[in-house]
Amino acid sequence: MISVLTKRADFLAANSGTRNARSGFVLLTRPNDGQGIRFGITVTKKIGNAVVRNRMKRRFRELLRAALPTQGLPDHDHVLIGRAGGVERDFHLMAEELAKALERAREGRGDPSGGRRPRKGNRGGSKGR
RNA sequence: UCAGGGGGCCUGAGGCAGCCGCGUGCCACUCAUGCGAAAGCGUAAGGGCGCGAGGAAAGUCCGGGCUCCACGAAACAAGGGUGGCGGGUAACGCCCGCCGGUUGCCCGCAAGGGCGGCAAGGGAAAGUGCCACAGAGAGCAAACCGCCGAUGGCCCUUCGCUCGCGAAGGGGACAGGCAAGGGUGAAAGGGUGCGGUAAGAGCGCACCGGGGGGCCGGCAACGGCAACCGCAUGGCAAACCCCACCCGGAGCAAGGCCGAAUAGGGGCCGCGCGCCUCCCAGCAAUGAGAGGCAGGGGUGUUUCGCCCCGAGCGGCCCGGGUUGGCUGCUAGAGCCGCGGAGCAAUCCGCCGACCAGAUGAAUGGCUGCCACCGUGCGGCAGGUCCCCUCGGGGAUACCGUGCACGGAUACAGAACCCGGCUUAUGACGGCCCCCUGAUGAA
RNA sequence: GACCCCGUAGCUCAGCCGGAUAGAGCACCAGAUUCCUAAUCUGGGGGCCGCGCGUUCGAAUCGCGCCGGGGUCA
Repeated sequence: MISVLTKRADFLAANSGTRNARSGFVLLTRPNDGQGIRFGITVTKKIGNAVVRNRMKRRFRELLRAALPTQGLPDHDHVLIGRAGGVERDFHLMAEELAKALERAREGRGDPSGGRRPRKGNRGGSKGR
């Protein structure tokens, strides 16, 4: 059974899971204690106006619909975060990238820094000492 | 009539097919499935059928519907808004028409007229306030340069003389007169011309402008006419303000129902706690129980009937908890077509169709073909031009056509629903108006 | 969905109501002081006042329409 994430708390919890970034999206995966395969999509206002955001979410849903039943991680939450190139990027290319990202997530490997990184524009680094 | 340019309005951004997929409404014939011996009764996961974003869905700038709250009606006050007149409308700050203003072009000697564009256009003789700098003077007008010096002094010359003065001429510019010209300014107390004067001035006259009253026309804004008034009082109200008119407040996160969770709390207010019989306790007041009547609620088309309650119920506020589901939720001041009224906005009548209801939020993904633009190649169905033995041959810049490649495909996503405004974008089309040129007709 | 506030120098803000000079602090530049720097003192530069249209003689200020940013309400 595939269901949709609707709670803000679930999205926040996914931030502590495995993170795999590709050029069109960022994939977060996290075990959810037997809730089945669930997915959610986050597209921020920075990406564009409502038409662009809705279009990106539709394409992501189409990608997940094709990939999750066969390649999805059982009893995990999958969260896709849209990035700037995700609207124009070729659909088949993104399908391959999603398959590879799911493969890495299945092996339990994420991006090198693992969890949350301090953002580049953060002023804390220069102020430290 | 054609071509080019400018402007406005309408339409509204791809189309078709195939495979997979999404939201929603309906459907039990077939398939699937539950009960049943069967007839049959269910179940919407699959399946079938239908529908599925916009002209701005946007900004949230106005006006309504709808819901709740408040309120005796209404008026006044406060606050806010609108502002030529008439019409349209459910209503509006919107739309249409007209009026006055202003501006461009054309006609005309001029006065004036025609066509088009633009604009938030009540009141400045109700009051208050402001008008910097410059300038003499900025709101009781004033007099710097300047003009004059007629009138009254003063000075000079000549003449007369009763030696006091008088007359004529001249000069300076003291008093005084003036506001035409210069200069300052955004603005200097009507404009042009002629007369007039010492110089001037509405001082007088003509025309233009202005004013209050009258007459005529118009529903009105307003316009026209003749006479009168020499003209006395600039601008700003998108400064305060005055006048006229309009507005109760909040908003679908309104409102209603259910569930979960927490508390099983506190305060205030309103309505009610009835009657009879039997039995028990008690000396009694009274209390507990059973039945009936009255009462309340539900079901229900009404009576009847059935069920429940029968001593508490309801409302508001505080405190605490929850951020789930259903409803409101889409058929409408709506849309298509035809006819009629009206200059128009718009209205009336008839006919037809049913046209989104999502909620981490439904329209997507892939493939092919056709459409738009450009480039290249092939004379290549056809046009066009040239030659010609009239069958054809050749050339193709251009109109096309076949193939290949490349490009473009806007602004933008309903969230209770309508009417507007504003802003963004406007491909291909369609209609209308204006200007210019050519041609033809009268 | 409903509503509120703010855009002025590189940064933080005055000035706006009540109209006519665009200002303050920090930062920057130059000079002085010091062996050098910091601090201090003196002087200086830097603004389409978010954008457009309008009212007015005159707009940062008044009116309207946009753009951008921030915030509140179950």
